[in-house]
Amino acid sequence: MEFSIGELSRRTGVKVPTIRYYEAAGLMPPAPRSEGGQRRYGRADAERLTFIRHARELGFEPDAIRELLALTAEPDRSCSEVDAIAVRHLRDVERRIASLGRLRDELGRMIAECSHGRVGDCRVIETLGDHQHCISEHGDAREAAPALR
Amino acid sequence: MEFSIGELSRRTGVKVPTIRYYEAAGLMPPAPRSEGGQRRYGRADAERLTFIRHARELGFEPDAIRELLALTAEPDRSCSEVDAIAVRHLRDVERRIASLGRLRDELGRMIAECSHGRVGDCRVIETLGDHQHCISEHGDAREAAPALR
DNA sequence: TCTACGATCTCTAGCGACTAGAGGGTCAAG
DNA sequence: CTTGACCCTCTAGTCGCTAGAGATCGTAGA
Repeated sequence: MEFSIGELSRRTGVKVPTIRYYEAAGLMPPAPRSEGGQRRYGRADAERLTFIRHARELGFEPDAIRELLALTAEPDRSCSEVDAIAVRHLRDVERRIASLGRLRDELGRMIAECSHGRVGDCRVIETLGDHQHCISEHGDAREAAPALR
Repeated sequence: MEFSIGELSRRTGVKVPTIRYYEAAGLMPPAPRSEGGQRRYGRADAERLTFIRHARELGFEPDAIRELLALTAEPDRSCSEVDAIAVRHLRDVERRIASLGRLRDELGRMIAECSHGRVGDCRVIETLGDHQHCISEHGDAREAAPALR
């Protein structure tokens, strides 16, 4: 019924150090320990960790996951807050898609204009160095750029 | 003709500490110094920094920017390498858009299925906790997720 | 019961691309 | 020559992990 952190890792696909990190970050509760001080887990932990992993895969941030987990603990509450978190995240993803779309268009245009000659005449290089050049519509590119990864 | 780091910052829109960071990171050359040890810049530096900023806004990574800058220094070379870097980056952006698109669909479905009742019955919560659940088509979601920010 | 070996423990440090602050020195206008 | 805005270096922090060192634990075979 009880199992080790390695077994939990195998069951959920989350790496061992990451599980410990989640505990330190407050996403997972502090695990009870064996006599020798090793963490012991049960079925509920595996479920919680799976929940966390899926939420991460869907791009939810730890803060949002913490909220979702807190809400999960109160099954009788209205799920409108859950909904709100998910919708907020959806909007965020949509914004990112739009921003990347503008990027793609700009890159495409840049590449299309290249005459495949010398570097000195390259439109790609020219566009990048252009002082006038700006892709953002609302000045969000400067914020968005580091986040594009 | 020569100006300070603050002036360079004003001209390019790149923050002062970031300029120093770029120098340390090898994107900007070590700036010549005044008698008192302060960095002095010229027009070429402003252009290079503008180039870097635009490339960053377009999501090019420092490594790619370094390559592009190295190529810019040899105007007589064929710009096919420049092209290759840009195309590679475009593909990357397209992959990211596709991945985010799947995410958006999944989130949308999740939210649509929610009956707006109790947390205990919430499909959003259920979906996240589901062991079977998996959004990736080629197992790339696990890699992509942390990079989505 | 002993031993061997893999698994686990904590702690520290590193990644990338900056950002923020401390504590001090420099520049240029008045 | 003073003032105050600017600049310097250095260290440390951010986030979400990941990687190692060195020590301890758990368990299966002899």
